[in-house]
Amino acid sequence: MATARDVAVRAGTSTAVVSYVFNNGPRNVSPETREKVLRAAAELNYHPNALARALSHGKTRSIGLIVPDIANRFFGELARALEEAAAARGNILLIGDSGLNLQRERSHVAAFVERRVDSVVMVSIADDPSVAAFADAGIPVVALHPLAARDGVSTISIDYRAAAFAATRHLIEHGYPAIAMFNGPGESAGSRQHREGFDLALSGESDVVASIHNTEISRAHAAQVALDVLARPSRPRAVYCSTDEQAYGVLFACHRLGLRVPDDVAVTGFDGTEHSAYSYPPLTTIRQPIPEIAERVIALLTGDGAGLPVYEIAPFDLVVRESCGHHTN
Amino acid sequence: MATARDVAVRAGTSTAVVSYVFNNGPRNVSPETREKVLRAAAELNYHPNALARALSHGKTRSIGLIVPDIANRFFGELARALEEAAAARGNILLIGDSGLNLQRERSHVAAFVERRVDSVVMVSIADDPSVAAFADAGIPVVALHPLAARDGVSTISIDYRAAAFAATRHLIEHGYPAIAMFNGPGESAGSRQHREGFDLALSGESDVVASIHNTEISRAHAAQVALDVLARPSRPRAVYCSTDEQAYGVLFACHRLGLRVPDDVAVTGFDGTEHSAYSYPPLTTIRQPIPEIAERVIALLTGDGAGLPVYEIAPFDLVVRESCGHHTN
DNA sequence: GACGACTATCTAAACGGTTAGGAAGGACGC
DNA sequence: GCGTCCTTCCTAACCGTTTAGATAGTCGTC
Repeated sequence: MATARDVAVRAGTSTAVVSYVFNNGPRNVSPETREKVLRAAAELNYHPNALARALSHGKTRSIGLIVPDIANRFFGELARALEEAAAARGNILLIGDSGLNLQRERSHVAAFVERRVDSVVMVSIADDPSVAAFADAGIPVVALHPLAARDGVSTISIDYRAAAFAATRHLIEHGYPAIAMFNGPGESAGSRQHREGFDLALSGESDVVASIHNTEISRAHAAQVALDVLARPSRPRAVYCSTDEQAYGVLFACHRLGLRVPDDVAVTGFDGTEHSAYSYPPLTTIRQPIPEIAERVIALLTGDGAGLPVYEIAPFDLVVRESCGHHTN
Repeated sequence: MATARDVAVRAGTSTAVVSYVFNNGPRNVSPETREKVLRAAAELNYHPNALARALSHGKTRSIGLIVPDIANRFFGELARALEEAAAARGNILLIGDSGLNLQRERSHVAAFVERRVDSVVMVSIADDPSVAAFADAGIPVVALHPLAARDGVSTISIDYRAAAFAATRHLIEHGYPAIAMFNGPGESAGSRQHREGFDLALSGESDVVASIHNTEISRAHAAQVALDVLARPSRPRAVYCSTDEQAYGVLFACHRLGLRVPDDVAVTGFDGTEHSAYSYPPLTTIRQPIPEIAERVIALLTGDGAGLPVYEIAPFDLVVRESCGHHTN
């Protein structure tokens, strides 16, 4: 692998000039010399070593991403959007899949710190995210999920509470007498906000029966729980799910049990990835503006003001499709 | 951010000793000195700079991954498995989403070369992958898709031709008189192999009507094409899809058109991600052994023999579920 | 023709680690 | 008492860049 020194020797100059050419500065290089350098570099197949560069001027142009499950469509769309926004600014994305495991999350945090990522985007399930380690290292972090305490950590996310409220109200307005909630594991601030929105929507609706079920954020586990819950005689007439994945699991259970959706059971999801339009039946859901959030996060982190904490609320949409009992043409 | 020098000063030693302590070698350190170093490091919150380390001994402990679409469940599961295998060996994964765009793919290749990733795992749609650039840079690559010409590039994948054959034969054995193929874009070696397997399975079956439809690997586009194809009076009785995503698009179209699956139209998918068990109806598909492939790739790339090209064929399963017309209990 | 202003380039010191070479000191054998 | 061997540690070169400081050459000016 050719180095700047090799190029310099072949072009009959110094490494400084090679650097000036490849960075367009900070000093001028005469057109002839530039030409010689570029030719030599091409002949040697020279690619500047980004590590050395980073070591020298302190920016790695890399951004860490920590998500609970990269195979989950929501995080997949998020990663895709983040990657694109990062690449557009010459940055690459390092991924860390925590698998909902706090230990793995921590080890990714350590790996990112050692690799000196310029900043980190993180979606943690834990309420106490390992964010402190980044703060100690002076690495800016933006969390895309609600945090229990802000603690100076930047946050960009939709208002989960308001969104849960909107979806639940929508079900209530259909007149369903019994509504179940399939919430996440429940220890996180996110689950808490889902719960708050759900409860708030039901407050004062004394004739609506509510039940809460905590499941993992996976199709498989939600399906398993739903197969139980929906087989009971007292089964709910509608189900609010805190993620689309759980909703798909509930849909699966309905089909398996011979229950029609929405005629026997209405279902709403949450996240609104592209796939929610293609389920059977198409899913009513809360759509998060993933591309906009991703763009905003990366702009923030690669911009100047990456230091100061920011708390932003992104807008959401209630996307009404057939799974909730609405007629769509 | 503390450096080894800071730690050395505080511990009253030299940077060499700090290095010996953190690497357990290559020289001995007395227990007392080691203790002093560790204490000083803890007090200063020292994290060795992986860039400097990499620069010094030439290994970045990072692996690049290039996929067409990280939000696609198949690539998501793949990335997850690769990330886990890589992390288990102290490596991190850099992701590059090419979005089926050759230009973006090339720019990721360049970024990976400059960052001196130790190796690359790549799934390209292009037949001429930008693999040559890695070869020039002396970076080992493993392609997880079929290549037109091997050209010394390592490959690990299932036998697409054989798998396509198996799935198609399965449909034929149901006695369906008209079978459609939803293949990928068609320029790639992968699509070609799907096609070959499909054709081979049908050769000699003169009373079966076959038709070929090329779509993008997306639910949306496959659905759009299927809405057209399945609305025709001469609609196929069964559909072989070259990816699960396309199969989901076909299922969507069936539901939209009021066609029952499998009674009116049978459908098979390809890839066999976990979600294929949860569609309506559950999808008959070819399951690729993603975890095993990922483990094997990473073992290969982080092992010693990362140099020599390897051509491995992984086993696949035909997973029979309801979408193809089989009765499952 | 000496002087300042400017340009193009080179030299060398960082950046933060790793590691070979050598020095200092103690244990041991003779 | 001296050479030998070991252990422990330090010094300094190196990895491949960036960039400030120094230098040399050109030009215009008075």
